[in-house]
Amino acid sequence: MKSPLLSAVAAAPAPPADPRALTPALPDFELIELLFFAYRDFVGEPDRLLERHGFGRAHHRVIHFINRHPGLTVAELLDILEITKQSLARVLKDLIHGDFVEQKAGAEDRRQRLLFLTDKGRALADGLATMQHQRITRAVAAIGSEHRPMIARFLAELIDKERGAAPATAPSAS
Amino acid sequence: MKSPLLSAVAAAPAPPADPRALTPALPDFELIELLFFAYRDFVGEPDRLLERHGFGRAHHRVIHFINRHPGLTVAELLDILEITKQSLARVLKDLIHGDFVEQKAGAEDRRQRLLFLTDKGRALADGLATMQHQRITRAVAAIGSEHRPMIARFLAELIDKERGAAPATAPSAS
DNA sequence: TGAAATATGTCAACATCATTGACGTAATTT
DNA sequence: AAATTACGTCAATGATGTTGACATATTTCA
Repeated sequence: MKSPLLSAVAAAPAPPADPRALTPALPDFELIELLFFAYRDFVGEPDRLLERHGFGRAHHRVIHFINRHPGLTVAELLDILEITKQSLARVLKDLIHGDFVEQKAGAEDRRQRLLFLTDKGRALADGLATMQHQRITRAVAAIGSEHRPMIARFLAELIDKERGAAPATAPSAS
Repeated sequence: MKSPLLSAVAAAPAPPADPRALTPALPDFELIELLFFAYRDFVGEPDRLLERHGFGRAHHRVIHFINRHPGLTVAELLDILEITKQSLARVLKDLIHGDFVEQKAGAEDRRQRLLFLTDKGRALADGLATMQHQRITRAVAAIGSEHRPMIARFLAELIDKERGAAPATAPSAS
């Protein structure tokens, strides 16, 4: 058997990029499936590193965003991840007990718990980011790095726009 | 507050695309985060349609691949999804009981259970695919559809290559 | 033909990550 | 002083994944 389905993701006959079709004749199965497989492998590699610490993807996301925005508050993290307080609490507790993350009371508003990575946490964050960076770098190199901005644009366009702060009045600067 | 972190995914100073750096100076956080947010919204919209039937993402994936490859066997589906028999069994049972999927014994090998979508299943599959197709179409249009092949190439390069049938001897036809 | 391998289904037990809703405490704002 | 905010926590639940074992029907092979 050896499933020939795996190799050829979808050598489909290129979906009709016909802007006139109201009901698209054929969905773009190729990109739909490529996104599925690409994302799976993109997060799958870090998963194996996280396993060694007994962590999962949820821990990865928390570590990533604290690394990116040191001093992040719990509320901000909840907004970014779009999960519930309870979901975050468990993961955050693991990371704090394992000495990957530390909390400091806010200077201005002492109710806030500002989140920071410890050295240990930063090391893990770097390891995870490096894996994903290298995978992306290989892929960007394959298409030519001059095309990287288009990849970014394409991905940005996939994201829901009405979400986030969206003051509705201010059409957003940029 | 309104978290200004959400709008600007990562207007990072463009990671050094320096091929000489062994240890990349700075990870490509922009693309890393765009992939995270893009994928979340890409599957999030179908999620809301699936909810109405009491289904989740796992059901989506099964419906998708049966739609793409009618007559697929259970073993092939397991290979594609890379999950365990037990995980698939639960989801498949839901879909069969709900009359979205039907099984037929293989003509040659009667041990096999060939999987097909019912009309109801095909309708759901079409609805889900249309959502994702339209989202992709919008994004492709934004960068110019002549650049679609590069998107496909980029995503394909993110995928693990050593996986799949890979007979090691036969260098694969293509 | 009889034994081994294959394709599938199923059971039990468990882990991770998500949910909702409620409640408590400390700090800030009104 | 009262209301709101930021955070922590408890209980219960659900979806999805895991491992390992075992049963059944069918096909293949020696």
